[in-house]
Amino acid sequence: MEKLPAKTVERLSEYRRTLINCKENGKEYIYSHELAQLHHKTAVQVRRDIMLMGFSGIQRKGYKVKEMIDAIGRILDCKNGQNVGIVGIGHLGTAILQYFTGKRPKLRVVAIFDVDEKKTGREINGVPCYHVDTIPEVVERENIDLGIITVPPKFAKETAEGLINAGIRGILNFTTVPLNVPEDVYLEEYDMITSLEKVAYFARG
Amino acid sequence: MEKLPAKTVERLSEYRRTLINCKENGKEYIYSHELAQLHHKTAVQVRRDIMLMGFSGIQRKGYKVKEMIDAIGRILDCKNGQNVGIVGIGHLGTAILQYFTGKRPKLRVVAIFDVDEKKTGREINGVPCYHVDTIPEVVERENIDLGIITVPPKFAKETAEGLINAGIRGILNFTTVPLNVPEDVYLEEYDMITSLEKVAYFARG
DNA sequence: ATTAAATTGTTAATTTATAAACAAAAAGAT
DNA sequence: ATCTTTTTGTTTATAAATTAACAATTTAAT
Repeated sequence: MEKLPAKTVERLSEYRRTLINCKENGKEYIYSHELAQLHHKTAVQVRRDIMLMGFSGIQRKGYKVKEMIDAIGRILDCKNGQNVGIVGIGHLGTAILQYFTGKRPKLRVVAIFDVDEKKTGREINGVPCYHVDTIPEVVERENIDLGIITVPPKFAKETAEGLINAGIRGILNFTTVPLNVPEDVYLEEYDMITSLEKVAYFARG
Repeated sequence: MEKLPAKTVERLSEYRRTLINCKENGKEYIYSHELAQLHHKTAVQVRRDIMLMGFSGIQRKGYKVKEMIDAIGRILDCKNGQNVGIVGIGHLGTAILQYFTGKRPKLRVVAIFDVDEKKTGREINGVPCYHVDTIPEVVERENIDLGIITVPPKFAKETAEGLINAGIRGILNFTTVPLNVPEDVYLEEYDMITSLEKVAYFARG
């Protein structure tokens, strides 16, 4: 199927988070303007996103929360799920791991990699921790599709190469080093310094 | 002065990171296409960003690395610097704190807030940790401009309100809860689940 | 000296993303 | 039963971001 625009995908992910919350609070229907307000978006944009994913609401009643969660799932989730590995289990890696635990059943963190032998060979938050040298075997054996890189900057490049050679399909890079990946690997990068510098810039007169 | 587009600001922050690296490696000049390649951008875009910030290169020689770092500094940095407080010093907060230490002299993390009394009342990474109840006084006293929120979701809203009432100017929100802020407070939100879901979506066929 | 190649700076064109506009349908009010 | 209001769904318009095009300048080569 044709891919949706990246911005729409981001927003669908955000909407789902909120919708799950609504469902837990017993809310059955939601209007586009309600969802919009919860996300600092316009109602039109919400409706457009929903239209783009091929879902429909009920006029004057809004969107059925439960059904919409499922509809977003059909877009964002892989039928059999995707396996994720985290490389570098310092504070950031641990934060991400905790964050994910039990939240997205279709995105399973199945392996952690580190160089520190105090960490390898045991489980962290219920996920086995391997030495980074074993990335090739483990990625293959555990069918890992996606890698999250939270290693120190100087190891970023070799970590990415290791993952790519092992056959990973997507990388989320949290290091400060921009990576190069082949065309068939999807790369997303995030740097918190940039985020904070942006806040700093716009927060002043 | 007129504000630059948000996307340009983001890229300038990224360029600076790379330029600092170049400088440390003794590189004196850089071409737009070199900088572009390091960031998966086009050379035109790099030149355009540089133009927008009012900096100039030398034809056939490129941009003087040192001067460009200073030029970006004149855009991104506040003359007297800005003070930052981190609320919630779990793994994520600690990761951010470590990340910043010594990196951006104009963005000083001067206070940490938490509810855990095992953490408050002492220094973490050289930064004093206070109880969240003292946000009003400490923000005022330490002249804190920017707040980073890394508390558990259920405390996100009240944390933001506390910071806003204390007079904060910008917020970087890492919780999964979208916040509402008044017009004169700049808000930036980041959710790693969304990032990973985006990678998962685009990493498959 | 002239020409060729490389690179910046800027304007114009294109593409993408957002917002506005409005028809259609449903619910409720009179 | 008719009218009004509300809300979705979709098209059209606007705005923002990116890319393309190209003039101007510098360096080097012949």
